[in-house]
This record gives sequence, C-alpha cells and structure tokens, in this order.
Amino acid sequence: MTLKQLEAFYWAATCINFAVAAQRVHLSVSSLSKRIGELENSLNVQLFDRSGRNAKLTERGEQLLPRVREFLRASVQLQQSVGQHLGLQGRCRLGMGELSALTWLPDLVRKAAELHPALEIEPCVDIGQVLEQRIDDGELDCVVIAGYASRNHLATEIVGDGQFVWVASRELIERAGADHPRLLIGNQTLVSLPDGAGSTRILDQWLSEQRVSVNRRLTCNNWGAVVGMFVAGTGFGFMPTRWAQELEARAALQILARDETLAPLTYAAQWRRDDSRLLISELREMIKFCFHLTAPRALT
Amino acid sequence: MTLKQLEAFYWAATCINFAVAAQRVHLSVSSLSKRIGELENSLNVQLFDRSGRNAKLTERGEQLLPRVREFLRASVQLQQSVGQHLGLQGRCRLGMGELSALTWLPDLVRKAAELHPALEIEPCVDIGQVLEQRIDDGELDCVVIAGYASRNHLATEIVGDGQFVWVASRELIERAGADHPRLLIGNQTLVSLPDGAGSTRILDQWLSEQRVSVNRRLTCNNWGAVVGMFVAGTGFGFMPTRWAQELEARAALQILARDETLAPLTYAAQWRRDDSRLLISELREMIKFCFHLTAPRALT
DNA sequence: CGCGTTTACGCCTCACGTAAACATC
DNA sequence: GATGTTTACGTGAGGCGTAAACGCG
Repeated sequence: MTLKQLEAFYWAATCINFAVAAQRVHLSVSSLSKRIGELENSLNVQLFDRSGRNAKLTERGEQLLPRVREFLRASVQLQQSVGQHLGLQGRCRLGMGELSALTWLPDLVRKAAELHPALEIEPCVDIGQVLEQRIDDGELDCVVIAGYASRNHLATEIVGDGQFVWVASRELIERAGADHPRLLIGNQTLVSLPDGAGSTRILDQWLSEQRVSVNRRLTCNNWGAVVGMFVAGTGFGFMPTRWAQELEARAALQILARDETLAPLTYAAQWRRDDSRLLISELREMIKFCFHLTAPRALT
Repeated sequence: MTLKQLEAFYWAATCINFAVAAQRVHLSVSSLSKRIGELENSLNVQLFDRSGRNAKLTERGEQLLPRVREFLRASVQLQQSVGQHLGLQGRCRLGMGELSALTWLPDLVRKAAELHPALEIEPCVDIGQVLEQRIDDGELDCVVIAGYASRNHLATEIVGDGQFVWVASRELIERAGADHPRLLIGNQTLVSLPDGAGSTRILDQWLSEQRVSVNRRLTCNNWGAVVGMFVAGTGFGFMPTRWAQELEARAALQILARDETLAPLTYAAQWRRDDSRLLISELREMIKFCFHLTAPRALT
C-alpha cells in the first residue's frame, strides 16, 4: 500500500470515471487502473465493481473511502507540520466564468503565489453549466459561478454581486433612432453569452418581466467578442457596469437607460460537499477577498 | 514523501544507528540512508544531524517523530480496517531466554499463526542482558526476560514465574558423598548459564544468602548443554523444576534437597515505552496466555 | 585505525505511456 | 459503434546492493 495508490483510489472513487481521475493524478488511464489494481490486491479487497459500463465502488470501497480521505488529509498535514510553513500545496483546479477570469483571477493568482507558493492553481474558464458539470464529475475542485448550486451534493457560499448595464454603440443608436433596450429589442440584434452562462439568467429574467419579443439574437461564448460586437454596432446588449463605464469614457459605447436596471448577478463559490480539504476553505477566503478587491476596478 | 520513507525515518530515529534500523526495514544501510535523504529534501527539512559520530535527530526531527509514529499507526489501522480482519500483520522481533524458547515459544508461534496469520514473529534467543541491550538499540520489539527493566525508557509487565530446583547425577552424588548443594558447592563443579542470564540472578542471590564459596564454576550459554553436563556428572546446578522432574523420572538426574528452595524467577515482558503499537499489547496478551498454558507442561 | 554514514556505480525491477483488446450499453 | 476499463509490451527512471570513500573519535 502506498500513498500514490491511495490517492489514485480517492480520485477514482470521487470522479465520474477513471479518465477524469487520471487527469487529477497526472496519470494515463491505464496506469491509474493498474495502481488501483495494485492497491486492491495489496489490501486483498475488491474496491471497484467492474461488471458494469462504469467502474463503481463496492460496499467495501464505500467503507474505505472516508478513511482514505482522512488518511490523505493526515498526510498533507504531516507534510505541512514540518515544511517551513510554506502554506498550502498541491494542485487546485478552479473553474470560473470569463468575467471572473478577466477581473479577480489575476489578483487571486498573485495572492495565492504570495501566501502559498507551493499551490498550483489551474484556472478553467467556461460557462456556468459546464463548470457545474465538471465539478460534479470531479474535474474541478471549486468553481465560482452565478447563482446557487443546483446539485445537492455541491456546497455553496456567496462571493459577491456583479452589476450590469445595457449598452450600445452610438452608431447603432442613431440607426435605430432609439436608445432604450425595450425599444431596441424589437428591431436590433441582441448579443449575449449563450444559454447556460450566468449572465444569461438575468437576461432571461428581464425578458420575462418585460414581456417583449426579441427581434434577433446572437450568442457568443466569449465576452471580448460580444463587447467587440457592441462596439462595432453589430448589436446591443448588456455588460458589467465598470467595464461599460470604461468604454463609455473612451466614447466606444454608450450606456443606455441607466434607470432600466438589471438584477444584480450573485456569484457563489461551489465545491463538493464531501471535499473538506483545508485547501477549499482557504481558497474561498482568497476568492472572496479578491472579488471585493477587484470589483471596483474597471476592466480594461 | 512515501510511506517507505517515513518508515525508514521512524526506525532510524528510534534505533541506535542506521545499521540496526536497516535490518528492521530489510534494507542495506546505504539504501536506508538514501531513503532518509529523499525524505529530507522532499520535506525540505534536515531531520538528522550528521556532524557527529552517530547521526542524531535534529530538533525538527524530534518534532516530527511523534507525528510520523501516529501517521504510520494510522496507516496500519487503515489496512486493517479493510483487510478481511486477518489480525495483526508485519514483523515482530521477539527476544527471550532459552528456557522460554524451549517452553512457551512454540505455543506462542502456533497461537499467533492462528489469530494473526499475517504476523511474522522472529524469535531471538539470548541471555537477558543482551536482549535488554538489543531492545534498547531498537533491534527487538519486545523481550521476555527475568526481572524488571533496568532502563527507564523500557516498560515492564510481569508474565509469570519460573521455579527451579537443584539437581545432580547419581554418579556425582556418589562421588561427592553428599546430596545437598551447600555441601557439593565446596568440592564439585557448579554448572550454570553465564552472568547476565536471568537464572544466574537467583543463583547469585542464593550464594550471597548461603555465604559459601564456590569450588569451581563452569558456565555455558546453552541450557541443553548445561543439563547435558548435569547428566554426564560433569557438575551440578539447578534447572527448571518441571524439566528436572522429567529427567528424574527417567533416572537421568536426581533432584536435590527439595527443601532448599531457590527464589522463583519472575519473568517480565519489556518493550520500549514510546512504542505504543497495538502489536505490542496484543503480543503481551498472547505471551501471558502461552506462558501460563505451558508452565505446567514438562520440558522434554 | 575502527565505526558509522555517505557517495559511486552497475544492475534490475517496477511504473509509466502507447496501442490494442475487451466489455458493456 | 461509442465509451470505459483492462491487458500487452517496450522503454526509461528510480531504487537496490556492493564496494569504496569520507569523517569523526
């Protein structure tokens, strides 16, 4: 029995399949499989049931899992207890939306590098739905997305709010002869992120409140591209307030109907409820700090 | 950091030197040294001070030792928690005197094999003094010898008593014209185990009580040989009561002066006070059981 | 010079990844 | 046939022991 075998078991047991677990331990699937096999006949116990399509934990495997979790925790605690207190260490796969990646992520990485030099943060940028699936599968340790967890074995903690405003280019406003989203929506193109993105939720909410029908809608999974289309006059839409103010100051865009408020978007950290590693709580604290540190700063 | 490295560290830290520790982990000295070196720069900490003649734990090493002990205990507990409850496992080096080896040891080995099939008992037969030194050095896990521990970091538990009687061959009695040890001791050869053996202690006690001077003394570190010399008439001495009765029944020896009692010899288990492995307490229970089981049985 | 530890070095095992095979849905 | 896991196999790194070197008493 080795620590590596136990780690392999832990991740194989908590990830959706061996392929995902293999990524987590930097191994090929076949090597992971072999490691688990070694552990099994080292302990002389069948830990996985391979009869089905997916390997699933046996009863003994289920019994062993929490003990292994505790043991691995003890092992990192042992390492920390002696290693010059250089903070957390290891890998941490952190999922977030693009706006987060463009705002507080750099601060988080810098802060983490200061406080925990041995901690490797691997950001993964995608839309909320995908991130939620990935953390569920075990590919990610923690995600920060809009709204609360929709899966009951994910835990949630609110990180902060994001405020959005409607924008359009001067050219589009002139072409449409109107500068209010309720008027633009009938004959201009609404550009937004795809369904599944956190910010699209508040759009859906607004649309249902307004009871207006959308003339034409264009979605793109990249905020930079979306904003580029705002600036180019391809369409209108909404974007984070601070970023919009920045662009308005440069006369690239105009903020529309400041009274027409969109609901603020609540961002929350999500993690697996059974993942009680110190890493997770520390990370959440850092995220909250960086979120509020960066919130007032404009996007460039 | 691996479990093997931690085991190497544990034994190197608790044994008198690397050579003894290397035996404990079935390794050559050089490999042990390298393993510890690997652990040190894996944890980025100097665990041993190599400046002196012997490697000695540094302050950080001292701090780490109890944590490692606890961690290794947790690791075997983890293994036991899943492995079909096949009892204790691993190696156990058990020291004892020759009489113990000839009486209750076979029972202990049989019982241990039943209860703990994965437990490897390695008996080490020697005289008490040597055993005490060896457990001190870390070569043995537990010893059963006469009397209490003379070193204060060894713990003690009484296992039982052994009773001895004086014996001589018929031929020697006739030659000496006497059948009492007080009379024989002046002109016959007293055969016994060497100094440092447990049974010699009660001889010394008897001699100082009797205030007699020994004519000629012959020591041999093997009970079989000593008894052989009794039978051959080379000399007289004392031996375990049950064994003597067996030989008397075969007319090989005569028991002398049944009223001239030697103090019973108290046997005690000794182990390192800081070694709180479950193995040790379990072993002690088995030893006590076997000691009393076998005590009434005669030696062959 | 003896004893304890480390370094040097050749050897061999073990663990990895690629690719194919197998199994299930 | 697509997906998920295991087996086969060639390769490379790491851990082993022997033997020599080092360093303190």
